[in-house]
Amino acid sequence: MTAADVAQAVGVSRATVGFVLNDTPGQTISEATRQRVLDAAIALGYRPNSAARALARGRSEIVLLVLPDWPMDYAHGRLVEEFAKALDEAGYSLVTWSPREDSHARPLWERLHADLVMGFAPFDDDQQAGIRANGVSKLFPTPDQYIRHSAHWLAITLHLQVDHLRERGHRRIAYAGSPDPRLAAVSRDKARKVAARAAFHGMEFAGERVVDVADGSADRAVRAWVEAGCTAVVACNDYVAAMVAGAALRAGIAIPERLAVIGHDDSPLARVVVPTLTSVRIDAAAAGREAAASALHELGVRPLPAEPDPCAAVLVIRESTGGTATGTEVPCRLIPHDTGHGHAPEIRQMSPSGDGHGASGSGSGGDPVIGE
Amino acid sequence: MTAADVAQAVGVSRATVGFVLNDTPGQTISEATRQRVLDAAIALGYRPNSAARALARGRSEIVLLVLPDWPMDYAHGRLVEEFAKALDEAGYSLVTWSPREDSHARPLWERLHADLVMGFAPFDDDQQAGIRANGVSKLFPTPDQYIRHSAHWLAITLHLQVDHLRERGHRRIAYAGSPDPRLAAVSRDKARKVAARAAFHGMEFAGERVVDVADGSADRAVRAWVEAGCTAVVACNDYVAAMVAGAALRAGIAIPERLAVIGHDDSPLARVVVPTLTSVRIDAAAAGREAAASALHELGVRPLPAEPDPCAAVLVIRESTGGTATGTEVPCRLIPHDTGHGHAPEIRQMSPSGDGHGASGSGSGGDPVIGE
DNA sequence: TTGAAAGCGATACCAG
DNA sequence: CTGGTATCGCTTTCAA
Repeated sequence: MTAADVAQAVGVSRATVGFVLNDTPGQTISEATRQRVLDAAIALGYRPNSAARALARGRSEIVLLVLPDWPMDYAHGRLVEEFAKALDEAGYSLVTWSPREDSHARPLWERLHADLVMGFAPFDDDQQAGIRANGVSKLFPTPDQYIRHSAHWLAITLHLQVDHLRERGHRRIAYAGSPDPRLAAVSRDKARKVAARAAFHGMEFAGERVVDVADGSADRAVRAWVEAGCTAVVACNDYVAAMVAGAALRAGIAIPERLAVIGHDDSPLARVVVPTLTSVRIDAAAAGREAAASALHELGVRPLPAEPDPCAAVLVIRESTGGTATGTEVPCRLIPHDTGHGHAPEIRQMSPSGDGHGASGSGSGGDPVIGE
Repeated sequence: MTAADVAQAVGVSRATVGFVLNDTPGQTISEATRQRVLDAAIALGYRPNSAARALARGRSEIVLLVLPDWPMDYAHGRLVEEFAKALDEAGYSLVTWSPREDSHARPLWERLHADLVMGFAPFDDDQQAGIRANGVSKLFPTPDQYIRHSAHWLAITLHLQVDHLRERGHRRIAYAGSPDPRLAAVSRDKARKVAARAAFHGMEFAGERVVDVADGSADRAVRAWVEAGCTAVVACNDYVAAMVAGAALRAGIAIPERLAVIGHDDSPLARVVVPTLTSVRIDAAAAGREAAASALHELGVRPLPAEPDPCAAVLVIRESTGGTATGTEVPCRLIPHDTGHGHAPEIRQMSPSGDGHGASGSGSGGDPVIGE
């Protein structure tokens, strides 16, 4: 079924068919033939050949999002969903792809011809060359854009974790890292940022320990932390937090009285385990929308808003740090402002919603972000 | 950077460039020009235009996998990973896509030109028409292939759940469904199969209840089940199982003594919660490989093996039904054989591995699958 | 108001 | 051994 078939069926040229089917502006087609073409197209079940269309127009209306090789957490999944939705509304399709490092086949961006290739992590030079070489493909994010969109939010949530423990009166904390080898690097990075924030508050930081439920390292870690006088643990994510809480439970260490735990991501898991987990999350939907705004700007669809939306983060206080089972949400807003040497986000806690258990006024305005 | 540019740089025709770059058989190019072309291509950073290539060759070496609209569980994720890997090894790229039901944009298979479109659920007629109309795209699965690949495994794992409870001596069981509205249909379907299996064993089935931790329905369900004399609950998935276990814990109902719980999927969650959850899983890697075998057959790359691999399922017995915290794995094999009216899978339990807590010999050979 | 024709960039057939 | 050239299906400019 080609456009030529439709043209022949109607008795017009294939150019006319193209004009009608694409609503080409600046052309005047009589309403009669217009309808005949439309009807014939439907009757024949005509669909334009996407490869030919992409070749002729030079664009495919596809955005390729390259996923990181580490397992995505819940918030990232939500972000991608919202991103896809916003792109869809603008007429673009989002394709997600996880590159395989052990693959010698050509990367997807060399066989897909996307209009735009985005990634969670910056692309290295080889990749950039491959992407750029492929026709009209545009590349995003550039490193600084990446930082603007992701590292800030990460810093915010890590600060929220530490600040919350500080407010609860903890003076000596530790960091629980993920056993997943692919998360090792990002986990370590988080630990550094947490250490810096703890130092800023004058808290003692007892270092990072990778915990796993399979090899008993969680049990050992919990015992070691308590012996070392730690009263609270910042976990890499909710899974790790659950492992810590579970190990403590089995060791007879009361949570949160003797050891408080705070997770990261506010995944569904945090609500279903016993005790329920205090956690932090970003507004994934807003993040996805802002990513879409950047993408659509890059595609030349709309201009980029001058000011990015202030990104919202939320602290959810549940049982693992002394809150209620259902939890209390404490929304925070980041007001980005440039201090000359990097970004110094100001965290402003807003009035807590829920049952009033929320902490108030972390008041860390204007302090520098350490370790970035 | 087009092939013409490379040709000009080297001083040959673009046909020659094409022959060299594609290793076209049946052509004899002198090693000298061959090298010059190759060098020039690298020096100029030439990458073939994927749209043009797809148009000319009629195929893109891309397989499109349409994801279901319900949230995928852990095993499905593993399956997709393995599927992608197997395709990659055959030189194909896997693109996954989640259609948006509220989208009026054209579906991805109409703008991507995949060689093959697969889905987790069968496509409806409109979708099939759209996919078929799009060039050489092939369609998979057809409904019966779909059943062969997925429904069997589902039935197996559900049987494993019920059989295990039966062996533990439970006579009256209930089903805990997921609160996720997108899972409602599949959850109900599972409940029916569980009911049938329970009836086969002469067990009483107390019906399905949707449980959620947010609205207190989990607490109510647990209480109701205990009052109704149920001693065990089959959960739709591990999340639901965790909610049931948590609610029981909070209500002071001992697990597994007064209420046993068995999950589905054997996700990481099952290992981290307290108590750890008994669960069932399929060999997702094998499933992914078989899906890839089907796909590659459909693509004409290799013939399909006459007999599908016997699919393996595993029961992991953990604390929530009386096992140990780390769990005991009981592998099972499905030997498919047709009895004339539908498939009647025989489940053969193999000798348990681990600490010997495993049940032995469910011996349900040859019994009919009810409710399919 | 419609149609002819020139690309888009690569593949592959058939001469030379 | 190498180089024209038709083809893939659609878009788009220009002429009729």
